[in-house]
This record gives sequence, structure tokens and C-alpha cells, in this order.
Amino acid sequence: MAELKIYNSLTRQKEVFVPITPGYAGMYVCGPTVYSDVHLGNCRTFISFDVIFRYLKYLGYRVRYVRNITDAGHLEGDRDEGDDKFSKKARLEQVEPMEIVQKYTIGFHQVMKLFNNLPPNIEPAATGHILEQIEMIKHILKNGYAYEVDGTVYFDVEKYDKEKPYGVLTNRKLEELLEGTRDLGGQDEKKGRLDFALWIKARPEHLMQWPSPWGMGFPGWHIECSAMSEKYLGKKFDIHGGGMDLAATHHTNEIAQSEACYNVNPANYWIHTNMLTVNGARMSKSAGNGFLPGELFSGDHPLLEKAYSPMTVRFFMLQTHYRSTLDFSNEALQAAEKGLKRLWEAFRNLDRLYRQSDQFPAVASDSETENRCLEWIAGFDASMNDDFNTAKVLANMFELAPVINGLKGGQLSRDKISKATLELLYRQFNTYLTDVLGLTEDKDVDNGRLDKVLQLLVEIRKEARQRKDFSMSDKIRNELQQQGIILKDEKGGGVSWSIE
RNA sequence: GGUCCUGUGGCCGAGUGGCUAGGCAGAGCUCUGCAAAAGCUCGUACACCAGUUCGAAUCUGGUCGGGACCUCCA
Repeated sequence: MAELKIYNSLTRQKEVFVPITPGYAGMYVCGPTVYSDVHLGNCRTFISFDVIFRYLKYLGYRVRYVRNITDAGHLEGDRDEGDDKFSKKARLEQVEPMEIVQKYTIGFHQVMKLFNNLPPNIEPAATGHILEQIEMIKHILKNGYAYEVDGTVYFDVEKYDKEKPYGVLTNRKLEELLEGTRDLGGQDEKKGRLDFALWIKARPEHLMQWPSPWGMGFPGWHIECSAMSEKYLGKKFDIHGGGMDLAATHHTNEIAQSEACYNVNPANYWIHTNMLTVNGARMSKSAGNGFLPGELFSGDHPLLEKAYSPMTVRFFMLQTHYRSTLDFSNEALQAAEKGLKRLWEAFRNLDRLYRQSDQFPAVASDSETENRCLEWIAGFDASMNDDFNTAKVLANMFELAPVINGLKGGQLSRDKISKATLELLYRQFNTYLTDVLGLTEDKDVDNGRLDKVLQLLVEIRKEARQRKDFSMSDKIRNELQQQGIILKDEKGGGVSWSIE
């Protein structure tokens, strides 16, 4: 099999993936800050990495996928002072901060499940790793890359940059970064404008605080990922991922922390997923243009014309490469909904053909059709190996759909492709659709009883049609359609049905 | 201002120096009692201006437009 190539943000080029330990892959992805509902933009990132996780497994790697829950230390502003997001929200809702954390963690997991994202292998929380974070800060202090001011510990960026380029990830020089920094005013206790807090002194009334060598306080936002990734994946692991917005600050600081502590860049491959936009502007919590998954599934949002299922949204996202921005619109979602429906229809037809695979010859009568199919099938792996090009995989599936539907509907004779090719097609189509891309069929109503009832109605309608009693047959079909059940008369006299 | 990304047919979106992805919408046809579904056919798109080249939407330079990051956000 061809090699997997990954676009590495660190080197700004595609590189062949070579794991540190053959057969194993370690991946750390920055998870959500659970002080409010995740919006669709957050979901896009996690869906992208879910597919990457799934594909690595498909390739046979034993993957350890770690995705953290940020439940402490994430501050409101850029001043390294004031409340963290949890305490603020807790005050607002008059509950414990951990109630906020619990509520939105559960919500996050529910949404992930609806999108059919596999759970990570480890999902560590920042509050559960205070000790590890303190140890790491102590280590950085000992190495001389941090300093304490009145109970708060800062990372010394300018000192660090003298030995290692601070802005490697975003390809920026320290001087440029310093120019872009806002003057924070005279009362700043930091030595350098780019210095960031590793540990923050807590005021007495602060709701979340822990004892430390520097007094009561709480960890800075960036140290948790460094400490937890080291704990579960080691000082050096294969893949570190997250949204593109995290590269300039969060990931840059993570690299600095690990370098200052262990003298190593924590990850070989840095993967950054692009933003979801609305009318060309980034979807974000602070901009107020965020869609909540729930609003999408119910259609309850002023900008939405109708509800869209989780799988429609997942498919919509997979039609675009993860490194491109994706613009969110009704038109695009409706197109995705119809496209996905067509794909499932083709898969159902393929499933039926597969069960009749004995009707297919050992050698295809039409080598051109046969070979084209084989190329499209091989294209699944080839596309994914090229930096996880899910859009191309789906395009190949759509290329195969007319062949499948043609074989099923009789427009294409069944000797056109060989039994072996049909079976390969079924296996790969099935594996990719459900295992690699993680799509499941939206079935709100489906059970054996409904099937029996429909078979009865189909039978009655068939008899009516034989009598040329078309008013009766149309009545059955139309009334069912009112309920969202579509009857389709097939060529050989059979009838199939699908639910809208 | 700095760093970087991007500009593809009505819409969404892949992409390689030459062989015009794909989806949705639209038109015609086949099939059908009528439909639906399905199948077949149809759009010669690649911001603009130069340059490199036998040949560029794909490479280089410039112009214009859009966006991200530099401040919390996946």
C-alpha cells in the first residue's frame, strides 16, 4: 500500500507518516473548554480528527487517541488575571464551577455521539492533573525559563527565544511578534510582553484554587496540554492536533513549555483543521454567530430553513478537505442532504447485489467498466493517503453509484463486472462509508413491524394495480407519502420503499 | 501594520503543468398506467494583467477582492 502523507503545519509541507514506534500511533487533540455548549465549528474539528483516528486504525495502527477536557484555568481575557471562564459562569448561574463542567461535558459527549464520533482512548481533565502541571512548572522554573512574581509564575519567552525559535509553528520571528503585541499598560508585572502564565495566583474569593509551591492558585491554560500529553503519550509522540486558531498561541506555548522542560518538541506532526465560517466569517462564540448542534437538528434557528440530521452535517463537512475553510449555508446543507441520500440508496442497492453475487461472472465481459471500478475503489485509499482527502473519497463513491444502480436497475447487465470485483466493491464501500468516514444511516423509524405493515400495503396495492384500479393504488402511495414513506415501483414488478 | 491562506461553471466544492473531479440545482431523453427512484445526454468554469513553457486554472511576478491569525475561541 502507498504511504500515508500528512500535511505538517510545523514544516508547512506534506510528509510521509513514520510513527515513532512501528505499528503504533499516538495522537493528542485539544478538546473543548466546557464552560458552554459546543458549537458547530468546534464539532468540525472533532469530526475531522475522528476521521483521522478512524483512518489510522483502518491502516492497522494501534492508536492511542487522547483528547483533553479543559475544565480549569482558562481565563476570560489576555491579562492573566481575573476569573476563569468556569468561575464566571458558575457565579452567573449560582452553582459550583464543577457543576458547570459536568453539565457541558455531558452535553459535549452527547453531541459527539450524535455525530458518531468515536470516543478517544483517554479523555483527561485539567482539574484531575493539577499535580502533574505543578511538577512541570517546577521543572521549567528549575531550567530557568520561568520566573515567579507574587504567587504567579510566568514563562520567559524572550529568554527562551534566545535558544530556540519561539514562533516556529507559525513561522514568525520574535521581533515581529513583539511588534504585534498590545501594550498592556504600566501595572503589568510580567517582564516581557509575550510572557504567559504557567500558574496564576488566586484571590481569596476565587472559586477554583489549589495549593502550590507559590501559594494558592490555578494553572494557566497552556500547561495542561503539555502535562497531560506527556503523561499519556510521552515526551515525544506522533501527532498533535487542534483547530487552526490554536496554532499561534496555545500550540506555540505548548511547544515552548515542552522544549523548556524536556528539551523536545512534543509532536512530530502538527495537524491543524480549518475554521467553519458563516457568510465568510469565522463561527465563534464571541462573535455570536455560532450554531449549536441542537439548533441544527431541530431547525430552530432564524437562519435555518429546516432541520438537518447529524449525518447530513457530518457528510457536509467531509465533502470539504479539513484544511479548507467551509462555509455554512442552507443551500449547501440541502445539497449535502440529497447527496447523502443518494449515496445510501446506492449502498442499499450494492448490499442487495452482494447477496446475489453468484449471478456475477468469474471474468467480466467488459474490462473497461471493470477496470474503472477497480480504479475508483483503489482511489479510496489513495485519496486518504494524500492528507486525508475525504472529499475525493466521496467523489469516487459517487462515480461508482451509477454503476451500482445500473446493475441493480438492469440498465447495466450483470456480466459487466466480475464477482470478485463486486465483492471487493461491497467490502470497501461498506468499510469506508461506515468505518472510515463514520457515517450511519439516519433511521428514525425502522423496525420489523413497520416492514411487515408496509409489505401488506404493497401487496394490496399490487392487487389493485393488477385490476387497473389506479385510484386505489395511487391512494395508498399518496397517503404513505404524506407520512414520509416513498414507494418506488421497480422494473421487475418489485416495490421498494424509503423513508424521507 | 506584520504573518499567512485564498479567489474554480447558478450554488457547494476536489484537483494535476497537457488527458475538461464530484454533489446540488437546471434542460432533454429512456423506463413507468401516472409518479418516484434509477439510467443516459447536455454546461468547455478556473478573479484580472504580464511572464516562464511547445502547452498553465495548475509555476513566477504584479493588481484587485475575500478570509484567518497577531486578543478568549476548535
